[in-house]
This record gives sequence, structure tokens and C-alpha cells, in this order.
Amino acid sequence: MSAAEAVPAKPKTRSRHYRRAQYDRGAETRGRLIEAALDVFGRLGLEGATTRQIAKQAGVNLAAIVYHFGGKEALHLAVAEHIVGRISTLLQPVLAEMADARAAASPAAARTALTHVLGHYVDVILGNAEAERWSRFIVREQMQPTRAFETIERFMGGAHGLATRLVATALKRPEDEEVRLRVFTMIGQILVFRVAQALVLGRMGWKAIGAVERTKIKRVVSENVVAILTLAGAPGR
Amino acid sequence: MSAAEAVPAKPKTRSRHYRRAQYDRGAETRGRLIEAALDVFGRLGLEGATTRQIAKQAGVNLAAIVYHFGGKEALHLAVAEHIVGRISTLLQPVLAEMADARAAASPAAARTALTHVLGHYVDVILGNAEAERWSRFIVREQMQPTRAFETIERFMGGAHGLATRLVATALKRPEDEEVRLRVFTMIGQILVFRVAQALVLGRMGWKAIGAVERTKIKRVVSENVVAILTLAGAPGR
DNA sequence: GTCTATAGTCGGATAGAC
DNA sequence: GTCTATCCGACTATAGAC
Repeated sequence: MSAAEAVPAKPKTRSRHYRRAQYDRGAETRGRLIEAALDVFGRLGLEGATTRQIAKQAGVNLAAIVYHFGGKEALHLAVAEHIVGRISTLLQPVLAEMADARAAASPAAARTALTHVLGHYVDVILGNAEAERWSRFIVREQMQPTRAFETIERFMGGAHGLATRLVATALKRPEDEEVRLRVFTMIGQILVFRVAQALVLGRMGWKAIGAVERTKIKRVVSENVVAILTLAGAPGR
Repeated sequence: MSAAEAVPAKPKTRSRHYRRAQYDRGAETRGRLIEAALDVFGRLGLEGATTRQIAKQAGVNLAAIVYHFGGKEALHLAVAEHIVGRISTLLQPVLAEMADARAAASPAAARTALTHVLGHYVDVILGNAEAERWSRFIVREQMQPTRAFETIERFMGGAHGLATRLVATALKRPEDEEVRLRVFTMIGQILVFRVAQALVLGRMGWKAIGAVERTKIKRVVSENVVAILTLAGAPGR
């Protein structure tokens, strides 16, 4: 899932022979650029961000961006690939769990899996220092899509699809429009704490969303989802 | 609620005497600038937006921004005031309804009012051509607050406070942390359709979110909220 | 691979004519 | 109130030294 993040002309020579373990300077620079670009693009957007700021924040030379990625927009695309790769890695365990629950096709198993998945989702998008930057980048792509959007959407769509199967199984319903809508409302209950975080902190009197706060959020969301699956989405309603 | 949007030196003279009804050219220009700035700031952010683009889109001269507002950042603040004023106007009827329901202090009335309020909220943030621009601007402020954030927060915080009282009344609970959290999860169920709209359209196979789609969203959200109030937030759970 | 220097463009703000 | 012309700083991208 982690696609190529750079395509520089492959260097075959080391400029000098060092005594100690040789490491790939280019990879180091690309990594630093990706991290800095993730932050700056997330805050300023593709247009608003400047390559100077990214290079400065990465601690590398301005020209390295063109050398390693080809230009500003290519770096932006590389960031999208990087995010999808990272989230995929983090979500791998739960995604597997979802697939299993679907295979089992037991409503009870699906319901349990859904609670687990949403809990993990809370941790991934709220409990990770990186996640704040990911969210900014992703939300920006949603509201102002660039060419990087298709990379993001491919991944997000897959996750939504898996969750839809899970909810459909839990409700013993087909994967119809209503189920897909309900999945979005479940995601939204978590997303709001990321997207409106400034407002949340102010209204809750929290200084940050840490482990304690995440636990509270998880409990409320979990109760809500159980209530929804029990009452709102039940067949023959 | 609609604060001063501009403070130019008051002109006392008309440059020419027209035969027909005299209109305020300055006010016209300010209005066009506010509308254009709302769009451009929402898409590009305070830093990313350029005054040249705003002026061009408004069809006015570049220097008019400095003349009427004082500069780029002051125009940005004026846009925030404008948004808050417009949303306040649109939500006035429901806000009054919320206050009434609270006075009644009847859980049943509060529940009904909450459903109404959320339905209106769907219409306001999803059913208005202006709302797409408002949302972009507001979400951007949430994720990357500028000085305009405090204007936005004052209004949003008030709305959240009213909804909290309503939910507390419906649940016969105090306005504690859990109730406030649950209000956020309810808001999130609607917000997701705005914030992740690109993904929603793709997954639902919709071309746009029009009246038909809003009705479906309202039904699902309403059912969810009823389920939550019935099961998840009930006292003595 | 990384650097400096620079070409060419575009940014916000201003001065002053009308 | 609106306009043109302009200052000056910052931008992306490139060329070429090391």
C-alpha cells in the first residue's frame, strides 16, 4: 500500500568512503521532507504552502525538493501516499478483524467487531501525534480536492465499505443506502472531535485530548452505536 | 450580532448628482468583497488567499480592500462576522424554539425540539448554497485558528450550550460532561456530510446533496438521536 | 546529493490622480 | 470611492559549483 514516494535518478556511487555504517542520505532527506510537507501542506494547503518553508522545516536545502520528488505538486502526492500507507499499517489488525467478522456473518460478532473497530479508529485519529497532521491534510482534500484526493479516497472508500458490511451483518440487512448512511453518521461521531477540536476543547474545558479523554469519547460513541444498532436500524422497524 | 463590517472614512459628498435613486456605492463594494473573500478565504485560507484574486472575483479594484477594510486580515475578520450574522439570522426561529423547550423543561418537548433543531441544522449546513462556503471557512478556522476564530467560537459555543440544555432536559440529567460529549456526537453525525462530502457523494452514488438526500439524512439522524436518547443516555443505565 | 545564486513571477500595501 | 502605477519582499524553479 505504500507506493513509491520518490523517483530520483538512482545514485550508484558514494561520494566518499566512510568508516562507519553507511546510511542512505537520500532516504533520510526524503523522509524529513515528507514529514515537513505533511505538516505544512496540512496547514496551508497545496497552494498556500511554500517549498521554502517545507525545506526549512525539514532542515534540507530548497533544491532537494525538485531533486527527490520533482516539484511541489509531486511532493504533495507523495505525502498522500505516505499517509495512506501509515494509516493502513496502523489499522491493519482491525481491518483483518473486520474481514473475519464478516466471514463469520454472525450479527453478534459483527457488533463486537464494530465496537472494536470504532475504538481503534478513535485511537488512530485522536491518539496519535501524527494523526492531527493526517487529519488536516485529509480534511483539506475533502473540502478542496486536488490530484491527491484520489489516493485518499481509494483508501477511505475501502474502509467505509468494510464498515458497511459489518453494520449490514449486525443489522441482518442488505448493504443498502440506509446502512451506508448510518455508517457515515457513526464515523461522524468520531470525526467531529478531530474536525471541531478547537471548539471541543473549549466547551469541555479540556486542555488536550489524551488517553483519559479518549476513553470517555470511546464510551459515549460505543453506547451510541449500540443504541443505534438496537433501535434505529433494526429491521421491521 | 452583525458587527461593523467596515470602517472607512465616512464619505459625505456624492461626486456627481444623479437623477435616479442614489445608492451607496461603498456598501455595494463592501458586500461584493465580503462575498468574494468568503469564497476565496474558505478555499485557500488566510495566508493562501491573495487580495488580487479576491478583488478580481468581486469585480472591484485591488485598492478597495485597503480602503474599505484596512487590509487582508481585517477583511478576513469581517468575513467571520458576516458568517456569524447570517447563520444567526437563519437559525433564529429554531434557537427561539430551543429556549422555549428549555423553559417548558418537559423531556418530551425537549426531545421534539431537538429533532426540529437538528433538522434545521441539516438544512442550514447542507441545503444552502452559501453554506458550503461558510463551512469551509469555519472548518478551516477550527483546524487552523486565526484571530477570526474567537468570533466563530462565540457563536458556535452558544449553539452547543443551547443544545446541551436541550439534551440534558430530554434525559432528565444535569448538563454534565457526558451530556456535552453526546451533543458533539449528534452534531458530528450531520457535520460529516459537510466535511467529508466528497467521500459521501462517491460512496452513496449521489451527484449532490439536494432536498431528497437531505430528507434521507434527516431521517437517519433523527432515528439515531431518538435511539441514543432512549438507550444510551437514559439515567440509571 | 547537497549546496548557492539567480531568473522570472507574483504577493500586499501604498501614493496620488481623478 | 475608485482607479493606475509602483515599491519591495517572497515565491517556484533552474543552473551549475562542489
